[in-house]
Amino acid sequence: MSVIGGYIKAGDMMEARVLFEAMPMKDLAVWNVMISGYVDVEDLVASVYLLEAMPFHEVGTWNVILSGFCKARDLESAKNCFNKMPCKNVASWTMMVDGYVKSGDLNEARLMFDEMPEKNLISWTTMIGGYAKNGQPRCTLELFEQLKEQGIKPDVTLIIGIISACSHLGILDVAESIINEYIGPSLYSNLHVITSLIDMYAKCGSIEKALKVFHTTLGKDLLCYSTMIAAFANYGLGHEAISLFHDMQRENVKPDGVIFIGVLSACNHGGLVEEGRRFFKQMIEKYDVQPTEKHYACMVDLFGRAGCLQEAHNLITTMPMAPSTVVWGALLAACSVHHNVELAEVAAAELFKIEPDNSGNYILLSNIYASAGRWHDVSNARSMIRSQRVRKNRGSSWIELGAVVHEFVMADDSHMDADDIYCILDFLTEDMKLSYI
DNA sequence: GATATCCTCA
Repeated sequence: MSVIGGYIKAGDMMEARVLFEAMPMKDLAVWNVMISGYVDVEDLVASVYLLEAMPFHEVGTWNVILSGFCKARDLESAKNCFNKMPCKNVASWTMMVDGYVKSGDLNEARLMFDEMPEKNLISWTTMIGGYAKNGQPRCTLELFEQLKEQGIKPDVTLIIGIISACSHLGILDVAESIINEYIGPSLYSNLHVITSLIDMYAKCGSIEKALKVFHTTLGKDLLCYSTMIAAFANYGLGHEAISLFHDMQRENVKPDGVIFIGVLSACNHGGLVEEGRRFFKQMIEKYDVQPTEKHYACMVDLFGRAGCLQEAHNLITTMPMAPSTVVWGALLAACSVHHNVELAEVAAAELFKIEPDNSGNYILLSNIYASAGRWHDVSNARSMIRSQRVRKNRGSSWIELGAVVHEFVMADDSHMDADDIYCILDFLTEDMKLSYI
């Protein structure tokens, strides 16, 4: 039995299976070990096969498989499994609720939650936290009220969900009254709670309070620093973020990939191009952190804003992963700000390939053409939308374009001929047209 | 079975 466990820990299911088959007497424990081993290596077919061959009927075993389906985001199989279960407990129900929450189907999660024959604190936390994470703070607080009416006392995990909901809603007052009511001295020593608090204060506009909590915290860990650095970044306080990054290392906390997203975006928001370039290099060479797409997006944006468009484009071409719309979008936006038509065309071409239906890209490109006075190209970009039947997802965009055109025509140095005027007429509102006649 | 940080603004 312990030998089988060893193979399973090492991920060698083949060897474990051979020993398992050779066992003359198999007890419940060894069946469970085998089945959860298969679930861990995501071989759900094998785990179900064993479950069916198993002479025992135990909720725990079914729950292991159920959690496997939920983890794999295969809600249909999970529901099937759930319906077939000879007996269910609170954990089985909660896992289903959690499965729906994680796949973003809050309605289905709530239906399950309401149907539960009995609920415990974990089920409540799952549902409440689910609303919080999926941007439904109102539902979060309503359910929290219901919980209080039932006389259930919230614990740390639940409070974290509530704090997160309040930070999304921007309602510091509600959050603070909850904190006063439930956060006693014991909760203030919990780093999860503290980190959520720092994040909440920062997101709700009170960096002072965030800092106050941060400074009074002993034994700060990586996430604590990470949250504070990201907060500085969002406030445009680049130097403060960087100095905190150095403090962190003095405290022997090792940086990870997420920390660097904070540091790089702090450089970005603070306009610190030189520092950003240096940290990006250091991250890879000194700290051995592999950049993800988010790091690249940050750098492209940083270079783009600073007007180093060529450098931004070069960086994209060196990316080890396929650049997504986020990265190309950052470049296109930067080209718009710095009036670089050539690179804008490159970025736009890539965006058209990846998301041909997004009208925003065509509009941005035609705006760039417009500000360069290239009316024929403007017209072409617009007809691309017509011919490709691109959905217009923002009606106001054409009006913005109209304003760009209007400004251009009004400028004294716009040498437009009749042909140009013809191209732009479409963009103008009736009022604007009248002013040219 | 539930628990905190993470690119961008047109």
